[in-house]
Amino acid sequence: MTVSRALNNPKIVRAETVNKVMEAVRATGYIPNMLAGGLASRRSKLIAVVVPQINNNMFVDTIQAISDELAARGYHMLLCVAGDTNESEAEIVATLLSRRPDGIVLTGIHHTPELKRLLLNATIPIVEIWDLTPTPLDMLVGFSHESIGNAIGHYLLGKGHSRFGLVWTEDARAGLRKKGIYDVIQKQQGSHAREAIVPWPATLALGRQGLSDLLANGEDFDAIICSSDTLAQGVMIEAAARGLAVPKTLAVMGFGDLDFAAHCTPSITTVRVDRWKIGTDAAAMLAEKIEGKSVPSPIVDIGFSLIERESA
Amino acid sequence: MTVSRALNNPKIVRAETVNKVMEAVRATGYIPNMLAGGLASRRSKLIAVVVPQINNNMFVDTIQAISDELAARGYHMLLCVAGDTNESEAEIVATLLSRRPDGIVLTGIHHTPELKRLLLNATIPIVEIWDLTPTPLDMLVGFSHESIGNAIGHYLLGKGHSRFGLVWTEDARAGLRKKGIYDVIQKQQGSHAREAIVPWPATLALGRQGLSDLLANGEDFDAIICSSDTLAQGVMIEAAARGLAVPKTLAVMGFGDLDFAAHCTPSITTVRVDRWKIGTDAAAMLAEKIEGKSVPSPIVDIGFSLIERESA
DNA sequence: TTGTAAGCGTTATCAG
DNA sequence: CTGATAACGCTTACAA
Repeated sequence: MTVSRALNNPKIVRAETVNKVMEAVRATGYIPNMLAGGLASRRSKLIAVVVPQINNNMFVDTIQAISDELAARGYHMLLCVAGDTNESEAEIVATLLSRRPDGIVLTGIHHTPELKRLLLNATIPIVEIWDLTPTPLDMLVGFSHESIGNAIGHYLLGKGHSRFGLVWTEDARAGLRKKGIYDVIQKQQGSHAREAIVPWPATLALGRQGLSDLLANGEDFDAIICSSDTLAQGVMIEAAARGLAVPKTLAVMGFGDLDFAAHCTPSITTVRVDRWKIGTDAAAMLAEKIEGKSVPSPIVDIGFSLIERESA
Repeated sequence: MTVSRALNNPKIVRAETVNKVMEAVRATGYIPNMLAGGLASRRSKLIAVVVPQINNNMFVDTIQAISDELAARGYHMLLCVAGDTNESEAEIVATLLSRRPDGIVLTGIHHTPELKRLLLNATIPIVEIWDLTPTPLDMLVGFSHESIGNAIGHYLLGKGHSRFGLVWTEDARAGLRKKGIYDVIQKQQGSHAREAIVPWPATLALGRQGLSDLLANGEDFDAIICSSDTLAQGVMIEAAARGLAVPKTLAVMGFGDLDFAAHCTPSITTVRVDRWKIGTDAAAMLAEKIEGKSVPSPIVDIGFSLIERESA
């Protein structure tokens, strides 16, 4: 017991005793066993993070930020890939719970009813990220995809565009942004939109393909809206190959403000969200709540900004 | 005990009993406690993965592959960021060991002596990745950065280049590739090289900056070699801004074969390594060894291929 | 400031 | 095929 105290809370142990313990630790190569510690204390110092995908330009910065913030606070991160369906997420979280994490980060706000029950039953702090709702399971850090869609719609209508093509992936959150766009442009007389749906995750090749598909029927577009900057860049590459001037003939709009968006030629008009802040805030809120501090605002809308550049 | 068996190895329990157990599990909302299980069985079903950085175009595909392979085999992944110094890695792995992972994936082959001792003492399976050595701590999946450097050097000399500029980050593995390049080009009469060192991780802006720095002294180059495709793209953007024709005036060479490399204009000549295979193999080898199967070849060189495109 | 006893929720082992 | 018992290595709660 004295060793346990010397290691975890040396202040309450006589300095001389602490030294003796440390010496013994060195001499024997002792490594604490957090499985045993977690079992006894019911605190695992483990945070489970569930994302649809790791190698994704969007989530990866958030994951990095979570990891950094957690490490600084003495937690480890259990990272799980859930794919893009609620069912796979539910299955994965169920097994995750057997690790007795002190908290969970979930991507998105849509979960199966069973998962919700499971999670609320477990009574551990939860942060949902990358989306927005007034009724999260527990806490939330994100932004409104519909608002972003609205902003994109207004922006492009304001520029006088009316013949829209969407190059879009079908993941849950992209769907919300699309809805936001349609809500705005369908109110505008004479505007219309066509879609090229591409698989998720997005690549440049899929962007090129998307534009090709849109143009295949001989239809005419004045603005292409993409569900990510990667697709937008692909669209611009295809446009260049076809001799379509961007933005003169064809405006192109992205989402994400990835590194290359500012440096492409033409640079990509897009929507920026602070992906790092999502992670930092989520981790911090979780840690605070775990440690019994009150979290004043459990719902954080980090907002977004539309970045006007050359492509639209 | 019967419950434990019914859950973990139902075959050895009477079907009727298994059903009774499952029913009770459902009725009570029972969730197993793997902390207790791991403590008792000395198997945590946990793999620790240590990378210098998560939000890195190179490692992220490997991490995804590790995660996928581990999930398929019933393991969870503890993901830790170690930065680019051996000291921070040692510190992080030391705390990681207290989770009693069944195996560890380490990025790189250079570790502090204390860490090596710690790891060998722990006698758990280890895979080092993203580098090559005949003497890994345990197992290894990677490739030779020096060989890649050699290949780049030979390729560019073969194209008749002799005035080299390097836009380079200073991480450990990039340093090896640089050495490989110098070993080749310094043997060539009349060739010379200058370097622009940029911080890690690489961005397009740093690539642009790198080329600007190289050109600042009025020196003349016929080939720019970059430690990553991202830098190469940045260099090409800067070259375009300065009216330097790529590859006519200036050849540009990257590393990684990231998605955009094939789609840039001009497309980027680069070196491809199978980042996914590194992860899949590493996870598979670890799992096999943990489960007592023999791993016939503990050192896997996944090789590389130089992809000739337009930029060089 | 340090020590004692009990227990955290599993699994290994052996017995039936 | 099922059950009893004793760990696993720590922390809580209380005592000294």
